[in-house]
Amino acid sequence: MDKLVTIGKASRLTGVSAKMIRYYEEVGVLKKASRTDAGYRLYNQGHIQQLGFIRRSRNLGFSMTEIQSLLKFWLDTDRESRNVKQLALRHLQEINEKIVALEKMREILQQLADKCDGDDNPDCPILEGLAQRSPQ
Amino acid sequence: MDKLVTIGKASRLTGVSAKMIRYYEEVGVLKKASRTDAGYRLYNQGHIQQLGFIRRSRNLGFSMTEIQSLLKFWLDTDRESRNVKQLALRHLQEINEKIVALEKMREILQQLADKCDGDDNPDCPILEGLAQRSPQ
DNA sequence: GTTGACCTTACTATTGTGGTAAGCTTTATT
DNA sequence: AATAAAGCTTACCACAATAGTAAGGTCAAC
Repeated sequence: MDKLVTIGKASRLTGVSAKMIRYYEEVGVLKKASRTDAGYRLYNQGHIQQLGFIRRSRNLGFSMTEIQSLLKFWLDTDRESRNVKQLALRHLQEINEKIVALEKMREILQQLADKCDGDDNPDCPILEGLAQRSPQ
Repeated sequence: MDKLVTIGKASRLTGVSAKMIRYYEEVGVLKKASRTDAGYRLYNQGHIQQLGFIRRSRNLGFSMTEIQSLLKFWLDTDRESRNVKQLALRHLQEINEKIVALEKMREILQQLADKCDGDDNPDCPILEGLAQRSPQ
């Protein structure tokens, strides 16, 4: 029933590189694969699903550690959604903080760039801004 | 005239850790310091200014490599501001791309979190969203 | 029975930062 | 002057997640 695939197939099925699949196993976020006599890793449907879960979590910016927790919640049918939501909201806040920081950078840099002619003249408010002793 | 300071003082003056000052020298973005007979690094006013330049550039998210270029422009009075502005605009675009990516994450994650009660019930749309096969 | 695709482990590198350890130098205190 | 404290040196290791390489074993097809 449970069709087993080697790592290359698993990679193609999930969009996760073979390299990363091995890494996920090594750090314990992906269940260990069984092996053929020759030592080839074999993945079942459960592994494939788990890899999808990991990929989607990574795409949302969760760290390995956070994904570790998410997976534990996922596999535990007795979880309380409170804990999952808490983790998600904490991550959401980190995302927001990163956005705010980047927007600050953008604003300052945009202001400097706006003042710079960007021609063959050496005058450059961008460099002056970076050189000035004071701000920030 | 040119007061020389050891690395600890330079660190306090610029807000850059001694660790990082040595690193900047090692990777070539900070001019090599002179040394006392005992081998202590000595920094002059030029070094201090350069460290400030580096710190402010880092605060705006420029990479070491980009800072390398910025410093070369800064020290070259024959530069064309065109090149500086080009570098800045390229970085600005990277910042924007990061912001866009983070905003996408935020939106998806916020939607999932909104649907999750976050109580002692195990039902959790967040986990379902991460587990479902299909969406990015 | 050889070629080519696929797999294995074990390294290396990345980026920028922090930490540690062992040991030397300088400054401050007694 | 002797000792203690603070400061400096180099040379390591670690992080997080990913990619690359090398050397070698395996499997399938021709």
